[in-house]
Amino acid sequence: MLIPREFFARPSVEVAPDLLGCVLEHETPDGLVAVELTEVEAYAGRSDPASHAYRGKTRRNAVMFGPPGHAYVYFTYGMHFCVNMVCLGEEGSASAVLLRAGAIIAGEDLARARRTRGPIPEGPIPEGPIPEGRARIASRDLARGPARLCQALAIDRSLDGADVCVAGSALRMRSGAGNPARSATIVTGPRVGVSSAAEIPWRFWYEGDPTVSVYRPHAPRRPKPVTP
DNA sequence: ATGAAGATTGCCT
DNA sequence: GGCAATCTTCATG
Repeated sequence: MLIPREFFARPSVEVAPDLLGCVLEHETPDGLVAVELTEVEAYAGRSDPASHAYRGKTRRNAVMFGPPGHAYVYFTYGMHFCVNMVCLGEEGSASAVLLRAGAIIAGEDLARARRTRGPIPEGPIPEGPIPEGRARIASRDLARGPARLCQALAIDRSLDGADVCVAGSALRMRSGAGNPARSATIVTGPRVGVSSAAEIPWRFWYEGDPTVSVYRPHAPRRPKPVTP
């Protein structure tokens, strides 16, 4: 069933672990793709140096300052989209939960087509680590990472602000089927790739789940070489 | 106006 | 493990 808006009307640190196991669906003319969430990160907003909302409201992050239960989609690194669920802590706190990874539970073929450049190679899905690109992408890697998740679900800037709490919305969040194998083992750790407040354990994931992304500490890019 | 950094990913050695 | 791709956003002059 659809997640009620009150679910999101709490601090993001409380919402984040509860989102694990929930299912994000996106229905387009091409079909439906659904992802069961296995990894998320909480961002506290105005009080969180790692949050896009830390320095106040801008055009990009405006949705985070709005009502809970909406999607905050942003574009980064010149090529990737990431999606958050807007929550509500203190008034105007602009808190949100970044959806980092999940398992495809519907529309896997469509998700793979979106994640593959060119025609999809034939043959069985390989086991273990495999290269991306021309190779057939393993199921576990289809939404393993925030930008991959968006690519598999075809989430882009046009969905920034989308309400995920109304039936009939192309993008919606529903409660999971209740996978007993996963329900017991939620673990936490530091958030991935953040340059400040890196020690705060606001990343939540299912321990041992193969669809959880690999942890990487923040790595600043080397400066562009000067041209004399 | 300009430039640096970015809640990342995939390919290369 | 290193690094290029690619462009928007934000801070500064």
